Amino acid sequence: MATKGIQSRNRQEVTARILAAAERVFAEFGYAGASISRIAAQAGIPKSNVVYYFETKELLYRRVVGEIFDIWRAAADSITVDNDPIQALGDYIDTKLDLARTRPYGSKVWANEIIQRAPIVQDYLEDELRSWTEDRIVVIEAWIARGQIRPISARHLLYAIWATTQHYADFTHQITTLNEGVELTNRQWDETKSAVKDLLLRGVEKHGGV
Amino acid sequence: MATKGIQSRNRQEVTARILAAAERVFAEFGYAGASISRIAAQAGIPKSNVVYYFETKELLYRRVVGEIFDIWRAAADSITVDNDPIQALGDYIDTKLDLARTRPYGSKVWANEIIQRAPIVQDYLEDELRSWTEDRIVVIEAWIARGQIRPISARHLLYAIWATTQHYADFTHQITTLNEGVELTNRQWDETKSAVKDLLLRGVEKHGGV
DNA sequence: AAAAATGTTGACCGATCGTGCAGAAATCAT
DNA sequence: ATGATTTCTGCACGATCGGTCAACATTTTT
Repeated sequence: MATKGIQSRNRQEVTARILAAAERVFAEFGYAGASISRIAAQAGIPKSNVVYYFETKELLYRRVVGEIFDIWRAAADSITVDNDPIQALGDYIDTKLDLARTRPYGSKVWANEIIQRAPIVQDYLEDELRSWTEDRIVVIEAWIARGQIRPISARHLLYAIWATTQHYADFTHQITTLNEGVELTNRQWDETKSAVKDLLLRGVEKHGGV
Repeated sequence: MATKGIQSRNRQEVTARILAAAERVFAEFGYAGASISRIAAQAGIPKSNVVYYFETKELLYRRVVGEIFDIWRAAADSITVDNDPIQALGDYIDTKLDLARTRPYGSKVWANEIIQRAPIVQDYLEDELRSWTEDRIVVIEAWIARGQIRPISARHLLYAIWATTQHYADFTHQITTLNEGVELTNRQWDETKSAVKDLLLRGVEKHGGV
């Protein structure tokens, strides 16, 4: 038989396509609603082949969640004591909004998992997310102690940034519907970045005038 | 046979219990993962009885979504041109955070539905949510035209309020985990309200000083 | 009290689910 | 070229799903 067109030849390529298909299907149908056969169809391969590479649905799901978690963690690299607070937080918001646009499915998978009380990835929360969050809170509070920003609640500032940026990924469909049914343009995404930074960081700046 | 203990006698009581059980189960397992038998078990009645009152899973689901939508809509009653902007928006945030605490399951059902591109309630979005949103934007822009608040983006302000307040409902599990595994106390909920209003409304106030 | 209407329930159906498994096909090692 | 290893796939399984239905219980109407 001739080479099968779409079908790729090596392990890495196939697993990558399965992971991409799984991220999308898990996002659009939830964990329970995402059947292996639907993921396989999305990837263009038989169901059994998905199982061959990932063994179980749960293991495949954990790989998808782990990927998006790592990406988000890297997005906060700018939040360190030595960077300028407004610049660093602004970069963080920009990066997360870029991710909301380019990787919306991963954000949705994460949201689904947390909404359902993290039945699969609770260990992620308790190990990695907890210490990661505490580290960032320490940085923000150091900024406050130095008098670089207003004494806001570091924790709630982080939550507000997460909530707002991820909203543009998780609720894309609602936002599109309220945008007369068409996806946001490049210009509108730029306006979104400006508006979010304006709204969230004006409460943080020390000398924010009118 | 003697009366069956938990089992109630009239239509209204049974349907109310089914709706409450369904809201919870739909939130915790998603639409696909929420089986009728699990909803029935949560309500303490046989599966067939759920079907008797609501006919299909989809019709039951629409009733649940419709309920939470009506509640949210009522929460924005304070947003009118004649009210003080900061007071009105602050009340809206307070009310939505109260709802995040008292009706978290409804918020989660809504989030799940939008994440999955509103396969069931798209008509809600296009009919009711769209006009409702435009009305509120008109009010906020009237405040700006009158010079009562800074010229921020009304639309993105609404989105930020939605995102942040609903985050405390949808991501309760994550917030609890980051709170050493214990639910927020009354005091912490009060702090949340203050922090959210401080962060979001300082960017709105016209004469927000340091 | 008889009849009608309403409420309740367990048994059952076809479809789909996740997964195990045997064997075919392809690739690699010698 | 031949055997070993890896990759790929169709089939079968027990379980669970949403929904139907007929029988039974209760309440309401006459």
